[in-house]
Amino acid sequence: MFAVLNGIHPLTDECTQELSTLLEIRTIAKRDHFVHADEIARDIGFVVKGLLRAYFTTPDGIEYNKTFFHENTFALGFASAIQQKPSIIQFQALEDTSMVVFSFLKFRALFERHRCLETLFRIVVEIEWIKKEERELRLAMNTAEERYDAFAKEYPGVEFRIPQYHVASHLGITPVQLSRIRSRRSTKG
Amino acid sequence: MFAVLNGIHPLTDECTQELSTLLEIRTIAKRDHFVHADEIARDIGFVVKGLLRAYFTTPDGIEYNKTFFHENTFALGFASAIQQKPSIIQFQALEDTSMVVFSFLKFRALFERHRCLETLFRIVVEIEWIKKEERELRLAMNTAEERYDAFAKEYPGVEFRIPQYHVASHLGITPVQLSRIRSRRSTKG
DNA sequence: CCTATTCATTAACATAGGTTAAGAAGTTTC
DNA sequence: GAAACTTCTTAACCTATGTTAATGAATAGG
Repeated sequence: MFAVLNGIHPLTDECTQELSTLLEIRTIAKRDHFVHADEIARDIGFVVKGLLRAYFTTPDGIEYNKTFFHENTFALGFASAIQQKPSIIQFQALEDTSMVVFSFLKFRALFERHRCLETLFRIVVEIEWIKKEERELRLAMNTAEERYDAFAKEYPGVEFRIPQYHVASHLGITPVQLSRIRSRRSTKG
Repeated sequence: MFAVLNGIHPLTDECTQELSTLLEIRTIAKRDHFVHADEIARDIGFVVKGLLRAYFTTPDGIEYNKTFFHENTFALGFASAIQQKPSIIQFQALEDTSMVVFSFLKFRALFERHRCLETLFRIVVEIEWIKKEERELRLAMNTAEERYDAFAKEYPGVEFRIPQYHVASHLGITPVQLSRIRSRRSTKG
C-alpha cells in the first residue's frame, strides 16, 4: 500500500510511521457492504484482494454502478466523508475482499503535522476530478459501445470477474443491450 | 460578490480587504473567450452581467457544453487551474459579459494567512463535487427529456437567452431532438 | 445427483434519438 | 431593403436502446 502512496507522492518516514498506527485489516464477504446507505463513510479502504462496486439506487429501485475498486486501489465515499453526511452511494463487495482500512478523520488530522500527506490527498482529489470530468464527457458524447471499450481499458480484466449486468449498469444500458454489443463484436470484429 | 462569498462561508474583514486588492474588472464581448484551449486557466471570474459557457471540443469538431455561468456565479477552469496545465475546456461568452476577475494563484496564496478563505474554497470544491456526481447520475440514468427539466431548473431563464443548439449540446442530444421534445410538451403537456 | 436459482442470449416489438434535408422565420450586413 | 446568414421546425428514414419474454447454460444448495 505504501508503495502505491509513494508512487503518487513521496511520504516522509515519520508520516509513514504515524499512518501505520491507524491501519486495520478488514475482510468483507461477497455481497456484504463496506459503506451502507444513509451511513457516513468513515473509512478509507485499500483493496488488497477482491473487488468492490460503488453504486447508487433510484427511488424506484434501479441501480447504477458508479465505480469499481479492484486490487491496489483506494475506496472512499468521498462526498459523504468530506461532508460528514450520510452517503447516498453504497459500496458492496463483489468478491470476498480483504482491505486495509483507516479512519478518514484520523487520516485528515495527520495533515497538520505532515504536509506531504495533505499534498498527496490534494493530488488524489485532482486525479479523481479529472477522471470524473472524462467520465462526464464520455457519458454525454459516446455511444454505449465506445463506453464499453473505455470501461474495458479503465478496469482491465474486471469485465470477466463480475456478472455482465453490473457492467451494463455501469455503462448506463440494459444487460440485453450489452449482450447485443458483445455478440456483434464476436461476429464482425 | 462578497455577499455571495459570505453566503457560502463568512470572511473576516482583513481577508475581504486583501482579496479586494486582487480584483479587476473585465468585459468580454459575445463570442470572445475567457479561457482559450491549450491555455492555463489563470483567473477566477465572477459574472456580474452576462452569460458564459464551458465547453469541450472533440477531435472531429463536435462541441459539448459542460456548464453555463450566469450572473452571480464563479467561472473557473478548475482542472486546469489546480494542475497549472493547459485547459482542454474552453470558456466563451454567449452574451456581452462583465466580470470581476482575480488570479487563482494569488487567491490561493491568501490561504496561508486567511483560514476562512481556504475553508470557503474547500466548501466550494465540495459543492461542485456533489453537483458533478448528480450530473453523472442524470446522464447515466435519465432520458433527454428528464435532463431537459433538470437543466431548466438548474439554470432558470438561461434557456431563453441562448440558441437552442447550445442547450441541446449540454443535454447530449441534437438540436433536432430537443425541438421534438419541446414541441411534444407544448402539444401534450 | 437433483433442483432451484442465477445469468446470458435471443427474438419480437416499441420508443428514443441520430442524420439529412428542406423550408420558414428572424437577424445581420452592406 | 435585399442578400446572406442564423436558427428553429418538420419530415422521412435509420439505428440504438428499452421492454418483455422464452430458452438454455452455469452454478449453488441440499
